[in-house]
Formats: sequence, C-alpha cells, structure tokens
Amino acid sequence: MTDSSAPLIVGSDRGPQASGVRPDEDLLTGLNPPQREAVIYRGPALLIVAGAGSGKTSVLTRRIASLLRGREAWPSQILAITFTNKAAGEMRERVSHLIGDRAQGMWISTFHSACVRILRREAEQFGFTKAFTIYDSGDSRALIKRLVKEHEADSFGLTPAGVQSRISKLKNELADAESYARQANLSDPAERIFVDLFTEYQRALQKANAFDFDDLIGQVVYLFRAFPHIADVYRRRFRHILVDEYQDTNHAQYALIHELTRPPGSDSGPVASSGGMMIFDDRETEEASSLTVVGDSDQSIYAFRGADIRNITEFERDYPGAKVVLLEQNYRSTQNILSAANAVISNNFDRKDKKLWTDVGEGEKIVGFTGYSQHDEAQFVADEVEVLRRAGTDYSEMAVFYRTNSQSRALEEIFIRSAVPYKIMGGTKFYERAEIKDALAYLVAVANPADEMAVRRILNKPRRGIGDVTETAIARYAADEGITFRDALANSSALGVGPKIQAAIAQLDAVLAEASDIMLPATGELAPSTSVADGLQVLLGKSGYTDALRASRDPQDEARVENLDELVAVAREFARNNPEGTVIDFLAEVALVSDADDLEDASGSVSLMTMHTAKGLEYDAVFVTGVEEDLIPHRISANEPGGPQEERRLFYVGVTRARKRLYLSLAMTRAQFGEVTVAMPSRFLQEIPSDLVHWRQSPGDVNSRGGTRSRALNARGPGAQSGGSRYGDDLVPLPRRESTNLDKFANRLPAKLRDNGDMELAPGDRIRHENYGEGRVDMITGEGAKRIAYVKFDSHGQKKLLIKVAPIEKL
DNA sequence: ACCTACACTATTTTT
DNA sequence: TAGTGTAGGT
Repeated sequence: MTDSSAPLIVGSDRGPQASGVRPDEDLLTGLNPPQREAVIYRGPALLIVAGAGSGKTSVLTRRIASLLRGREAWPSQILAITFTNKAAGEMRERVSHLIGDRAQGMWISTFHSACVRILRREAEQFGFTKAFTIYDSGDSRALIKRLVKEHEADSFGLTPAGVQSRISKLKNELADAESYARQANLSDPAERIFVDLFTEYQRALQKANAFDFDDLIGQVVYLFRAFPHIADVYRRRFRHILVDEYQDTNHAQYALIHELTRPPGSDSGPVASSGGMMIFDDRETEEASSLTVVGDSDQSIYAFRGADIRNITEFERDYPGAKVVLLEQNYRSTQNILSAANAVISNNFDRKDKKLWTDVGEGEKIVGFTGYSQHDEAQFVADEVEVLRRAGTDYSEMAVFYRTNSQSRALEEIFIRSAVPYKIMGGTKFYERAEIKDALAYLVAVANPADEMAVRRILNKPRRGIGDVTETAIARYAADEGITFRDALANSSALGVGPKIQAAIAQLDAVLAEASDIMLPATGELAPSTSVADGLQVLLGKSGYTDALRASRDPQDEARVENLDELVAVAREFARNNPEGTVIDFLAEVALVSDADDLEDASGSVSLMTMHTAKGLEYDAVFVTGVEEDLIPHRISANEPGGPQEERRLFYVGVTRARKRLYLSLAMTRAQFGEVTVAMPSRFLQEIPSDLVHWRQSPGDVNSRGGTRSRALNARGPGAQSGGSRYGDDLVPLPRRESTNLDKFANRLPAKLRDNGDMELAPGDRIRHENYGEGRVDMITGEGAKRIAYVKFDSHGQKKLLIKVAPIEKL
C-alpha cells in the first residue's frame, strides 16, 4: 500500500487513444458503444446508469480489469463496493477470470466488510480494541430491550423495536445522541427518555467494545473526519473507488465515499501550515481518487432502511463534471417483459425517463392467473413449474417471488405435495437460531470479554441454576471491584452465593479460560488455523451445552445438535479459506455473511425468495405471486412517504428478473393472521398493457363465475383462452370486506398433512390415490422423507408423488 | 430457579 | 395463526 510503488499511468485522462491496439482491446469485445465508454472512460467521476439486465456487472468487472491490465492501478489501489457478500465474491471471481492472479490484493467487499477492515486497524484511535465484535440487529434489540425496561420507557410509548429503528435511522443520517438532543423537543418527556436511551445504548456498545451494523459505517466516517491524517492514508491508498448498487446507499455510506474521494491532504491543511512551513507542500497537488458509481434509481428498494435515492439522482451535482453513461439495452429479457416493466415504472412521476429495449424479439406473452385461494395459486405455480420442466427448463432456472416471507408457506406446502424440489433463499436464518447465537456468544465471551451481553447470555445456558439473583450479584461484584463481568466469574467464592452455584460459576470460568488458551495465543504467536473450531468444540462440549441438548426429549433438540455440528463445520471451512484467521475474524465474517448457505445447492431446485432478495438475480422463468393490493403495494407502505413508489420499483425489480417467461399470479382470498380476507388485484396489473398478458384465469373469471368452475388443474379450458377475457371493468368494484364466508373457494389443505412415512412401496405395487384413483408404481427414488413414487395412473397418466404426504393407500 | 399455562400482540423488506 | 412474554405455581 505504499505510494512509492505507484504504477505508470498509461492512458492519460483525456488523451485520445493513439493508433494501435489498446492493451485492453479484448476486454471490449461484445460490448455496445455505451458499455465500451463505461469501461474506458477515465476521469474523476463516472456515473453509469444501468437499467436492469444491461450488463452492468460485466462493465464493472471489465473496467477494473482494464485499469489493472493497463497498469493504471495496482490491485491494492482498487476499492470496489458491492451490496452483498455474494456479489463481491462473484465480482472477484470474474475479475480474476479476466486477468488472473493480478487480481490479488483488491478490496472487493460490502460497505460493512470494508469498514470492519478499516476499524480493525484504527480501533485503538478512539477507545476500542482490535478485538471488537459486531452486534447484529438481534443483539442490539436485546440490548435496547434491556434499556427500555430499565427506564420504564414503555410507559411513554417507546417500544424496543421503535427505539431501535429510530436509532438506526439517526445513525444512517450520521446523527448521534448529542446532536439529536440539540434539535429535539426536550420538553416532551418521551423525547428526553429516548435521548437517554440512545446515549446509554451507545455507551453500552463502547463498553462492550462492540459496533452495531450502522456504527460500522458511521464510525469510520467519524474517524476520517476527526483524524484527517488517517483518512489520507486511505485516500492515497484507494485511487479507484467503484460502488455498485449506488441507488441503495444511505447517507452515511454516501458520506464515507465522499470522504474517501477528497484530495489527500486537503483537510489537514491548517495542521500542515501552522508552523509557518508547508510541511505537506508536495501533496497539495495530489488528486482525488477517481470514483465510479453504478446504479439504477428505478431499482432503489431500500429507502425503508435509509437508502437515499438522491445519492444517485444528484450525483452530477455532488461531483461536478462527472461523466454519465446510460445503459439502456437489455440483454436479459424479451420485449414483452420489458414493455410491461417499462409501462409499470413509468407511473413513477419523479423519475428520469428511461426505456429498456432489446433486440431479441417479443417472446412469449406474460401469463396471468387468478386463484381462488393462495393454495390454488400455489398449485398453479407448481403445475406450471412441472410443465416447464417437461419442456426442458431446469428447475434451477425457475424462481418464485413473493412480497412477504409468510407467503412462502402455502407455496411450500403445495410444492412438497407435488414433489417439486425447491429451495427457500434467504429465509433460513441459520445464524439467528437460538443455539447458534448461544454458541457464538460463547466465542464472543472468549474473544471479547468486554462484551457483557454475550457473557450474560451464556451464563445459564445450559441450565446451571444461575438465575436473576446470581446474575445481579455478579454484576454488583464486578462494579464494586471495578472489573469486567467476565472477570468477576473467576472469583465465584466472593459473590456471596451458595456453594452449588459457586461451583457452577467456577466451572464456566474454567471452560472459558481453557478455550481462551486454545484460541488466543500470546501476542506474536500464531494460533493454529484449527483453533477456532477446536475451541468451539471445547466450549460446547465442556460447558455441557451439547450434552444438555442430547439429554432433552424435545425432538427439536436433535436438530439443534446438528446445527451446532454444522457451525463447527463452518469454522473448519473458515480455517481452510483463512489459514491465519482468528476467532475475531470468524465472528466478523459470521456477523456480516447472513446468506452463507447461498452458494450451495440451489441447483436442481426451484428458488423461492422475496422480491428484495431477488435483486441482482435472473431466471428463465419467473413467477411473481400475490400480485394483490395490500401485498404489493404492501398496505403498510401506503402511509409512508414515497412508499407506493418504492413498491412499484420493487415490483419492477421482480418483473425484470425474468429472461423468457413471466407469470403474474394472485389469489382472490388469502388467509392471513388466521382470518380469510378478500384480495383485490394489484394496481400494478392495471398498469400493464392488456395485450401483453394472456390470462389463464383472470380476476374477472373468478369473480363472475363463482367458485364451482375451474380450479388450477383444469383452468386451461377454452373459456380462459381468449385475449379478450381481460378483467378490465371487473377489477374495480370488488368490495373490500374484512372477512367473508368464501369458504367454498378456500380450497384449503387439511390442517395436518398426512404422514405415510413408513409406507413400503415397490415397483409393481398397486395403489389408490384420493384424486387420481388407482395406478401402478413404476419406480421409487429418494430416501426417507423425500422418497418419491413414480406412478402410472389408470386414468390420469404418469404422476410423481411424495410418498410421505401423498393421499394414497396401498392396495 | 424452573416450568407451565395462558394471554397477548404483532404481523415488510435486511447488509 | 404463531410466537413471545408474563404470572403463578411447584
């Protein structure tokens, strides 16, 4: 990271590329003119407005490759920011693919990961240690919950969730408790208490040597502003900064980029000249780093968590002289899909007009379907998935989107019944499981003993007979002695608790100490890479945690043990990838990589995910489900400023994920919170030109003809065929009722799925199915709960059945 | 200190 | 509906 090693500048800022072959000519093959421009432009600031599917990742990676290839930059001078860890990994991959080993040393990461790296180096500057840990939102909620309770803030209408989101929003605006207090209305007692909570929350974090998610960004900005000479180190290091998904950056992230792109030395001026000598004389002429941002304001879908769309819409104002390149040609979708997307998004009034186009042709019409219930809708999706599969589309090339996670349940039930393999993306939350959080708290207790919350968490896990009283006694002892909560454990005899409990505390202390010896070697010494996994096993084993789970008769605890084994495996995998990684590094990675299981087997199964998760992905066939008012747009968004427009962008994102086929489906009734409510088609449906959609079953069909007619399986009757069966006028008058007796439409599953888990079937057996009648088993595949029978029915042809749950009996 | 039962309430998106 | 929190009993 030394500047003396700065490379030769080959392509000058605006010098015309003289004749001859560019060193990066091959990087430009296959690019259209604007894409080429985006790769080769050199200047202080470049905004690439990249519509959905316009090849922006390709442009970004080639731009980086071109900088490196032309020796305009060393890898260490490049900082590329992506939205997710997965995207970072892919970008790194693609750059190395283009230029090989030379890609080593670049920083390609999320804002959060990059900031952790910076904070790790600089933490000592402002009252933290290198061993700081990261509070995820669950951790900070727990902390806030405690504070709210202590202050009895709930009687002022302050809920933990509300306080948490307010603090988060403020931090995203780079406000702290003090600056907030200055402009708050402190005659309002609730406000005063909120300020107290905020102050104490921050104090607690500092005391615990921990940062929450928002602090990771905000504190780096604070650091750069308070210590210009430190900022300069990074300004000189990162000469080329590239930010993807710029439309989803919040103010703190914007400020961070702004700090990094100031000319080095610029704000240490007064210091430099105070002695009358221009110490940094030679640096006055240093240039700011070049900044490239890529984004699409139409895909901004994170305003709810502080993303500020103005960061991109006002880029040209923030960076005068910035070059703007527009990428409008779409290489992903058919024209019909793009036309629908364009039509919908054009209803957002305050946007720059932009129209995606393609030259691949119109393609198939968009297919619409209205189910009577969410299960009916799900059945349609499952059936259609099978149709596509038989027509040659791989499961992994299909995806089902929904607005809220809860919608996945009905889909899951039907997919299981129909034996469609699926994978829920982003929904699993491995790291939010209680046993995983417990295990990680053990690690934190060792790695960052200042983190009192972590120690408190494990105090009585497994049950050791340590309750509130003892916990308070420990805390008081620690306060009296001026030592940490963790260190108080080492002195159990001084706590004034019973001998049994003393022994339990001593035992816990011993386990933590033993793990410390394994994971935290003396300074200078390097711990073996297996130390994290080994230490974790010691902690879980000798604390009695796993034993307690194994002894339990709760069947779920078996799965918990497996999860813990999985975590140990993750630690071993981490060691393999980071031979010098420490516990601290492991914890940071785990805190920042929530979708770690993403990279594994999405192959061979249909992907289910929320529309938010879908951003940046693409599939041959996409099902957007639940296209109903109050769902998309979500009802809660109606009251939020800009809410409905953000929902429209979200829908736009969903639609533009599809390459060849797009399905839009909805249900007329939806069970929510135990009640069945009538749903109305989403306004976004009406914004799509009717000739683009072929309704298999339109909302009008379902409305006017009642529930006795078509169900999902036979909906393809002649009646549903004509393009004229557009719902049109039927749409509006559907009255909203809170709850109705539409049970006849409900088509609900029995509350409990049946379980034929132990049914023995072999090829040749005859069976009877509730709906399909009798048939003969051809073949059995799979194991356990996933055993599948291939059955030839006498009157319904070939079907695949999941033996465990299918309504069948052996004859 | 721990367990059970009951009541209540909050239901969007997530690095 | 389901998951969480609290109160009360052991």
